[in-house]
Amino acid sequence: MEKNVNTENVRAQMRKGVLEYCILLLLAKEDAYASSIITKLKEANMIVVEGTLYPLLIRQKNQGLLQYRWEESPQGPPRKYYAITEKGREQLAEMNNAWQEIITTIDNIKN
Amino acid sequence: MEKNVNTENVRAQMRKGVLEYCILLLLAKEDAYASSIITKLKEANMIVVEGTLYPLLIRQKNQGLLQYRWEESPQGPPRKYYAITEKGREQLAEMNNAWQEIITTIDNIKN
DNA sequence: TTTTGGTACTTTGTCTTGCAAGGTATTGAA
DNA sequence: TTCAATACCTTGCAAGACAAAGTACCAAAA
Repeated sequence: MEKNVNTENVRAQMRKGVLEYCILLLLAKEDAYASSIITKLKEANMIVVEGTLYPLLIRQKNQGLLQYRWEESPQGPPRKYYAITEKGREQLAEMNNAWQEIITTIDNIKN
Repeated sequence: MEKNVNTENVRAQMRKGVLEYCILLLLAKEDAYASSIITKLKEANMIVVEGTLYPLLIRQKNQGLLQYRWEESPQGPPRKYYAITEKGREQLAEMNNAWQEIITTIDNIKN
C-alpha cells in the first residue's frame, strides 16, 4: 500500500529534526552505549539504525557535548559508554527551549 | 557569541523536520504564492528562504499534493498561487498524526 | 525612452546528514 | 576451531537546506 510508505516517510522526516535532541535526552538520564541507545529509541518509537547513530555520536562528541569511556561487557566485545558533558547539558537546555518553541509555532500556524 | 550560533543551529534542524508540514498547514487555510508563504512563516517564527521554498513547492506539486495557477499581481510580475489538493489534504492528515506521535515520543523519552 | 526600484520566480553549487550495506573485532559455547 | 551473538565503524549514495546569482515583469521617475 502506497499510503504506508508515504506515512513512514512523513514520520521519518519529522524524526530527523529531533534525533540529536533524543540522544541528549537519553544520555542526560544515564550513560549508555550505542547498541543500547538504539534499543531504547526503538522502544520509544524513534527508529534509528547504526549507520545513522555512530556518526552522530562521534559528531556530538567532537562538539564536546559527549564523552565516552570503555567498559567490559559481561559477554562480547567491550562497550563504548557515552556520557553527557556540562556543555551537552547546556545544549540540551537550548534544545528543550527550541522544542517548546517549535510546538508553539506549529500551534500558531494551525490557528 | 557562540551560543547564539549554536541556538540557531538547534532550531534550524528542528524546523527542517516540519517544514513541509507547515506549508501544507498554511495552504490548507488559503491559497498563497511563494513570497507570501515566506512572509507568513517568518511571522510565525519559522524562517525559510527562497532557495529552500521554491524547490520544496515544486516537489510537493510533483507529488500531487499541490497545484498552482497564475494570477495577475497589482504590481510586478504575475504570481504563482498554490492550492492544496485532495491528496494534499490526506497527506496533511497523516502529518497531523505523525506530529502528535512525535510529541508523545519525546514526552516518553523525557520520562 | 531609458533607468530605476520593487516584486517574483528559478537555478546552481556546496555542505550536511540519513541510511543501506558491508566490514572488523571480541567473546564464549558447541 | 568454528559458530553465534554482540559491538563498533566505514563507505557510497541520495536527499535536502541554503547562499548566491540570475531572469523577468511592471510602473514610475528621470
